[in-house]
Amino acid sequence: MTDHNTTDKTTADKIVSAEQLLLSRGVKPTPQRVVIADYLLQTDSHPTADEVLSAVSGALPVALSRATVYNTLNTLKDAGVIKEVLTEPGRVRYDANVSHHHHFVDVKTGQILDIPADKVEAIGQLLGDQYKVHGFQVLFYGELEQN
Amino acid sequence: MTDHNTTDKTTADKIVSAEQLLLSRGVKPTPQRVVIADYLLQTDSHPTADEVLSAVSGALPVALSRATVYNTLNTLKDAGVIKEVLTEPGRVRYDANVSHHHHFVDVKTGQILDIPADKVEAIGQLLGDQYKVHGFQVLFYGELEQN
DNA sequence: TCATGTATTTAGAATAAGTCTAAGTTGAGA
DNA sequence: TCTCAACTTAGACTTATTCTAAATACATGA
Repeated sequence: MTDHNTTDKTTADKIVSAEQLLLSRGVKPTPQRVVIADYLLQTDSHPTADEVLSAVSGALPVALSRATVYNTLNTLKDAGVIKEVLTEPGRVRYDANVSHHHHFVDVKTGQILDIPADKVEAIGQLLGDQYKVHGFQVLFYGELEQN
Repeated sequence: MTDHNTTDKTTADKIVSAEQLLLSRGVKPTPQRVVIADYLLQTDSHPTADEVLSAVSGALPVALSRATVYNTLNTLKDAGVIKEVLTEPGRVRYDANVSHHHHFVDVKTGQILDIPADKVEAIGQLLGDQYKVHGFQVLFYGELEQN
């Protein structure tokens, strides 16, 4: 299992703690926010809000409210610490890899993998004449060959 | 305003009625289904289920149930008559252009435009070594230059 | 140190999108 | 004409997310 986040230069120049990352983006590092950010930095599973809640609720001495999870995810998204990923109807997934990249959805397992932008390089210019492209997201569906 | 659907060879060889299209895909053309399919074939606005409901509810002598709209959209999707498009959290949009194409989201207006696949050609092969790509969707965000 | 004010967190209510249920309707074929 | 399966319906339900109002936590200035 690769862990893109701890080696992602876009997220940070060195391996930073969640707390440092939040501070650098102007987000007050409360215990709840640190635990949630930390979980997202450590996983590559593109979890939903609910999955975040169950994953981290044991990590705090106090109960973690569902509202806090949603508040925090929105705060982190607005601060550019994480990104939303839409792969299926009706659910939003989150990704702490905020570098320019795309996703590969394994239609058999539901597994979602990051695809680095350099694999998909030229595409951004394709529309240059008629559109001002701020960004784009490529969503692949398929199957992993082995694994 | 371009109308991709009536000229889309993938949808049909000639301009077909919604009724003929449904028959050709093995879907019984009830009045509700015909009206909904017809609306989707005529628009390029990528409507949500709710937008479909308000757009077509006047077109039938009887009341059109919300459940029927959802049932029909799912039936048409399963039959390959329409496709789901995910551009924003929490809402599913529908597109009667089932040819291989992508989308451009104008971040100012929310307008969603179709981008033909030939504009985005090579990308499908990029992952060939490690993944079996069944398909992919490119979602562009940006602004229209003029319009 | 203490009081105060603002930000944050919380539980639970509210909302919105979509699905389910059970009853009624339709229509094709015997 | 009768029957049966498919379809539609209203409304209940579910699920994901947001809102609300009260409680808590902190940093700051007196």
